[in-house]
Amino acid sequence: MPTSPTPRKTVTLHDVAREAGVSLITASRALGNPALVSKATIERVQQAVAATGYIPNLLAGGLKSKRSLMVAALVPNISVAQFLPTVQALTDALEQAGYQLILGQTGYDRAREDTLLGTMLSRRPDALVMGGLVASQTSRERLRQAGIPVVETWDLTDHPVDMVVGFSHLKVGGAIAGYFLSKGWTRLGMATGDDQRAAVRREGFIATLGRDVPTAVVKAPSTLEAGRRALGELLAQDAGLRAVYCSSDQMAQGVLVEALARGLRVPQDLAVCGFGDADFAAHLEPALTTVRVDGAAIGLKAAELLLARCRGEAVPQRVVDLGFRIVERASTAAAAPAPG
Amino acid sequence: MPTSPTPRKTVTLHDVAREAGVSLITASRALGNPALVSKATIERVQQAVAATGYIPNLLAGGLKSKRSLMVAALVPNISVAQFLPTVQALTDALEQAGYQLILGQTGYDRAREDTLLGTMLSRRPDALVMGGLVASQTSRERLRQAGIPVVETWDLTDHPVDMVVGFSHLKVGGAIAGYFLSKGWTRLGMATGDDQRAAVRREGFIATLGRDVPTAVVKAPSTLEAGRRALGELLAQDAGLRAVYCSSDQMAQGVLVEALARGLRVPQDLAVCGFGDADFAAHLEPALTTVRVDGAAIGLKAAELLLARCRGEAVPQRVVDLGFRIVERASTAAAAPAPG
DNA sequence: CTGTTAGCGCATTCAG
DNA sequence: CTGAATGCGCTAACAG
Repeated sequence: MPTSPTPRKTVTLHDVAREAGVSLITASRALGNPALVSKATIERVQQAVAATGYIPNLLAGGLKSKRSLMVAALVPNISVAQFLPTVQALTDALEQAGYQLILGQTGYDRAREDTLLGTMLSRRPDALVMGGLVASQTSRERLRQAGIPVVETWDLTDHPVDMVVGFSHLKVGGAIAGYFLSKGWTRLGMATGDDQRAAVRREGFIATLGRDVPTAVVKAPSTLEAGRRALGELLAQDAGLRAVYCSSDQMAQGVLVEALARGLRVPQDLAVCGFGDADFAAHLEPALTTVRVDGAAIGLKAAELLLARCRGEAVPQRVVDLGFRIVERASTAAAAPAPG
Repeated sequence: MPTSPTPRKTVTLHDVAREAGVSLITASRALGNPALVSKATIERVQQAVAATGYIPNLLAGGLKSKRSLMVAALVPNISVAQFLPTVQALTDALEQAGYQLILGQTGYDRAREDTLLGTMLSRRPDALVMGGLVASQTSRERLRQAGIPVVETWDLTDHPVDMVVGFSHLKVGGAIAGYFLSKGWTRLGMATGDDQRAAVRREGFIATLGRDVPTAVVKAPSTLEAGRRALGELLAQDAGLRAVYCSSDQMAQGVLVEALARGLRVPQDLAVCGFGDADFAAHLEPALTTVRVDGAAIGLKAAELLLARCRGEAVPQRVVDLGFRIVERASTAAAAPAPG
């Protein structure tokens, strides 16, 4: 007869307590609040846990304590490479604090965002992170009612649902236009995704430039392939195109490849600027000029804010601008043509 | 005085029932099992839900019903692009069935896998998906004890913890070596990641080839940059290198870029083969020969199996081989050198 | 079709 | 430092 018969029914804290010879609540405290329990008792409880193979039930714990130790994250689509470092940093930081992430994809669809938010909230997450801003008014209202910390990310607004960590896409667009202007380029084009944030960058670009430029809008996801097609479209609109801004590094890479295939030299014939500073951007040939946004930092900061609020601390700054930076590399290294 | 005073305390099903003038359980059934309730009643309950702004509490529901409607997913790292389509397909399929995904990252660390599994199981997921095979023996044991459906993915084994959906990495390696041989190439090299699955592909390659080849092993993540460095290392080992197999398309892309930078023509001077058939592979210049693995299909199949088991159905086939396919493109289009 | 009764497993009161 | 009672919000059983 084996010494530790495999328990068939699920082991509860009750069993652990019995095994350790203490009361239920003492066992509970030994595991969840050891400061209140004597060392010897903790020891015995831990042994009992090992002996019984006890696994806590956070559903039960959460029901009573009103802390689920879960954070909901809604992103448009996980495959959008942009959000990946954010989600990863978030997952890591939260895990260290004992929280887990429940992931949902809104698919850029407002109705789905509403539905999904509902199911997420039914899990009683202690906090929620959005990739982007909350688009639907209904959802904004519901989130406020829910009374949990909410961090919107990858964007900026003066009126977040609760908190926001990101940067100004309008300024990004403006900065790129300014950079292009400073180079003396005038035959500009844009290859841009169809999402809201890309559209705002386009706005900023146009505003600073003072006029519109040939634009190829591609449906999500904005891939290398889309970039190749986009350059074709742009050249059809303006065969003398001199510089292109792309709303993602993936697309910029496509533009690079397509340019090469067409015998255009980058940057001598065509300058290319991307967005996001993906891991490969610095290592392309030519290396890609792009806009660096620290996605991991966004995730980390979001986690910090959420955790602080979950601990009951006040967060002084509800709008955090993490900024961006144009990283100049070889793909825009050409000097402007001599004037006159 | 507003007609619908904002409820400050959280609304429970009790409130809904009162508002609808029915008993608690009837309200519960109207929402969760409408087949058992009259149409008129359902109607009234739904109105009450809307009026009160009720959001169900799945923690409570799960505690009682022993169905959390959550599925835990453990991946080595979300940023590993390979798993993305799988996670996405999984999330989608599960969401449609009313399940949500809790995501965890093991970081390729066995100890962390164990810890994480513990916290995951405390949430009482109805099922669990692993990216890869469960590495730790402790974890395998615990999963068996947990008694929930488990799907391991992206690999194959005769002894899954429960179910497995993937393909044989050994065969992949063998197939690529066979393909290279059929081209008549002999000066071969390999740029490979340091994870288990990549190592097995290498094994298969070597086995079929019958001898070892110059190899550059890069630490995860296997990026474009790593590919560039790897080609440098390989050329240092064999300046007359004729063909390279890379354990990811990202790395293969790096090899392409580095070859270009060194004035090597692909495929005339150097043939390149990747792995994964990433979205960009077909659109590189030259287009990348690679091994197609349908990551989304893996996620979908995993969801199917899990959901079937959650519905109590038996799953006849616990080992599902979704196979792979070498997709020949321009990067290996060169003919073998004439013999003699 | 509807209602009553009895917990799910744990953590928060309160008392010692 | 430890314990006894109480109920978190909901649903599975049974009864009507």
